[in-house]
Amino acid sequence: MKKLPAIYKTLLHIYGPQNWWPAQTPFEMMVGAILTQNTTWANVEKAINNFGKRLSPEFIASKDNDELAQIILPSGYYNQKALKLKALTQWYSKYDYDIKRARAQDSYLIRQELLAVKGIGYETADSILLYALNKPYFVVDTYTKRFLSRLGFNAPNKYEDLRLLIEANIPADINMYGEFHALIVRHAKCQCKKKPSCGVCSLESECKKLII
DNA sequence: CGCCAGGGCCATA
DNA sequence: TATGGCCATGGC
Repeated sequence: MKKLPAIYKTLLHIYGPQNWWPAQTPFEMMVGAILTQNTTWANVEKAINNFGKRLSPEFIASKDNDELAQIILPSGYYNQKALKLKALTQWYSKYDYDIKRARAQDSYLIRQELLAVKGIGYETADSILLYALNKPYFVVDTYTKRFLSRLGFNAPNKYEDLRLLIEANIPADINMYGEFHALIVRHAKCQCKKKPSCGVCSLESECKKLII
């Protein structure tokens, strides 16, 4: 994994900064992390927009599961995700819905708290930790595994093993963590494997730069 | 029409 | 520990 920084630089060169996470507030980021589970971001945006100006932990706490489900309908799994948003909000209440208080909590402890919330697994937890709480946890997803495998690394199957391995081979910088993960997702959206030329990169030229 | 998307939970062996 | 079924809309 010694070439990860070089791979990151190549991705950054091809696609430029992604400026993740796309959200107006830290809480909106957390909500988006739940809603985007196995779901396209376009559908998540529709669900987010359905909140209008009302998106806040207080609003979610005030609604019952059915009302919440209707609002987030376009994101799919709406009944499950309604429960998850309630659980997320209940956790957040321990910090008085105050992002500064949450950020002041010990990294390891707050990660354990998030992982204990129903509906928050490793990837969602680390997304929230990185993009909302500014904690240095690298976000591993299915794209990351496929990406590294395709580059010739034999990535560990278990989430924690792969996360620790990646973190051990790149600088512990939250800005870079965030960009790297976003760039891997961005790269995965290139349809160059299906279409010879997707208009952004092609398997014959730009994408080949990733095989370092 | 089928496939799958910026996962996670739960039951089963 | 490791699979498999389940959740569900919308774009292609």
